Amino acid sequence: MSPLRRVAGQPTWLLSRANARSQDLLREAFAGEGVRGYDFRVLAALDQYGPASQADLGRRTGIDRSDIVATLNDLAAHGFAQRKPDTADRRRNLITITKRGAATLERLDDVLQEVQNAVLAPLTPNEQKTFVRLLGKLT
Amino acid sequence: MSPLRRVAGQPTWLLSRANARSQDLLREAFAGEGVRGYDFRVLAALDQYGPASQADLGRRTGIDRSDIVATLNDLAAHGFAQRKPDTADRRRNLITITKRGAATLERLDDVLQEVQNAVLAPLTPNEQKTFVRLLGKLT
DNA sequence: CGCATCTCAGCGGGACTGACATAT
DNA sequence: CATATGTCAGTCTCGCTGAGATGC
Repeated sequence: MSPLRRVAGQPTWLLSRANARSQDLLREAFAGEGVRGYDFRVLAALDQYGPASQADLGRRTGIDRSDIVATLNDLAAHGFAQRKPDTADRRRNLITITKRGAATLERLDDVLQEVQNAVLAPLTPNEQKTFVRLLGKLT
Repeated sequence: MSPLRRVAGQPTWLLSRANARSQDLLREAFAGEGVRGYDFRVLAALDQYGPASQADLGRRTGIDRSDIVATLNDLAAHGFAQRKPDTADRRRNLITITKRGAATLERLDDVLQEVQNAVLAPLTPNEQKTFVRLLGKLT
């Protein structure tokens, strides 16, 4: 009944193959900007919701608090984000995105768009619409 | 034009979210059989093509030769596969799947089927067909 | 000789766990 | 007091690199 199941070798279950391609393309393209997946997700959350504590960033991005630490070390080292102590709640750090971070994020958005276009290229425009709609129903 | 791009937090680019769900379900279900992704792929290749050398298994599964070593250690420890020296080419090991391995593989196939059904469940049967067809065009 | 095979050590991203000090 | 926050150390899967020993 299902034409999926396992095929010949390769990560074959369902979406994995298609996803692997886009993931590889993205990782490579992001690396060109000196950035990894976690960096992008945190930058996007900062851009979208404004300054936040590390715990909030973790909840918004689905990244574990402990991994947020390393990600922010990385972003700060690149000058993409800043840590400031929150004077209102001294447990927290207030994280803000820098101009450089925002500029990089814009380029990363373009990169993401291009990769998505490349991945969807084998489909006609109508098929792309359908595919995206069905994908939406899956999540 | 594209309704994809980035959404709120989470691994959001294109297929990643849907894929992440099925991957998580699979990993968990496979763990119930004491097996990981690499194990399944190698077992499936052995079942599909018969006994093979480690290098061939690597080519067929897309798994690096060096990772095949560890995977076979694992499979052998579980009694799912056997290593025998190839008398015709003494560089090679001939890998064969055991009865126990074949039986486990059958259960893993069922597990994979169930996970795929669960992931596709939000779609109608017709939508499922369409989705699978479009997925095929992407790879 | 060049080449293939197997093995081992190590790295890296992504995801997660447990523990701890500090502050609310 | 319990809870929340940031940090650190460590684990796991998956994917890859580099180097070595052996056999073709």
